[in-house]
Amino acid sequence: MTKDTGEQRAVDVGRPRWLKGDEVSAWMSMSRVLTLLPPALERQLERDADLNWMEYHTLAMLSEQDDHTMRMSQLAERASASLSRLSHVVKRLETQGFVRREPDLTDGRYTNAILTIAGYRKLVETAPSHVETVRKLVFDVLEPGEMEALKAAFDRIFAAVEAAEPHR
Amino acid sequence: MTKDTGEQRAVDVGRPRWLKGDEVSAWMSMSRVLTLLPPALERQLERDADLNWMEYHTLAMLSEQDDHTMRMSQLAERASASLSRLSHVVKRLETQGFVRREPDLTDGRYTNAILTIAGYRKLVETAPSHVETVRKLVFDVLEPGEMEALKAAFDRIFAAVEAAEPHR
DNA sequence: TAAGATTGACTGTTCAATCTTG
DNA sequence: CAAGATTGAACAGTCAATCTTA
Repeated sequence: MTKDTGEQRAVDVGRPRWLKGDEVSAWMSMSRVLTLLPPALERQLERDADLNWMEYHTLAMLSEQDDHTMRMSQLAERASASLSRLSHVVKRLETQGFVRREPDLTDGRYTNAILTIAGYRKLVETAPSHVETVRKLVFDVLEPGEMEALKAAFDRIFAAVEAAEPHR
Repeated sequence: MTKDTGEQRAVDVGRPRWLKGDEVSAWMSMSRVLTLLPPALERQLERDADLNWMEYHTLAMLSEQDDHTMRMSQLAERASASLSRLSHVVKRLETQGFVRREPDLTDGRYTNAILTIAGYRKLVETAPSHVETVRKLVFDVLEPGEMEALKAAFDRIFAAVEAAEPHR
């Protein structure tokens, strides 16, 4: 059905033409990874630490600050997440005792998220197995020089996404 | 806080060491794209066609079959989705009239999903703008030769993910 | 009034239980 | 009993409203 007859018609000719052959197969490889890799990382985190990707990264980002503190809006920006999403995430982390929130003393509009001792311990416990997973699934299978090439391509893709959606 | 003093301690030394410097930055670029690209594609589909990624691909996969038919389990396999998820997706597509389901006559355990005329029209309508988006966000920003390199790397990452999680 | 932040309703995915066919 | 498929409850993320501080 809907075989290409070689003729030209305006619309509805055969199956919709996606991309050129090599593009199709590259896109299939890419979207398979986009579909499978994040859930695989999530499952490892949930299984080993009962944290999801965003929760883990929230702890990680806080731990990178000298005072283990960041404003909600900063955190959202860096995590490429909406403030709403981050607010839900931090609320969950707060009820687990890993983070606490307090208004910024210098400007009450800001809320600071602060990593607790328990949160820091949790992260230190969790990080090694997660890093190991990332290594195993990604870095171990890259060939020399590939990492730099991938990074460059990803940075351009990121820029294109940002350009297409000015302000999330 | 938690500065590296140069000393060796068993645990809890400084911030958890992720990966080496260049790996960290490559991973940040990569995870940013993993985080942002799929939602960006979803938003384009939802906005322009009121379909999500999985719904769109279900229609697309069916359209690639000569008889516009596939078994649920086949469809799930190819979409890298669970049968449960696919079942929910197809139910939605069915209530919209884009797909219909019927038991396989040769073996009643299988269910066939069949693209309707309306579903095919929907796909034909939807595909061009989606392809355009994929082009703009991905292929347009890749440099010559990069596509092949990316594909090769992604195929290896995919294999690693599959190997790590034998049977989803 | 604008920017930061929170909330609640809604939607899609997951997981475990269940049903059905061979 | 196993494989294919479906279902419903639980849960995370999104979106639009709302609240607060300056």
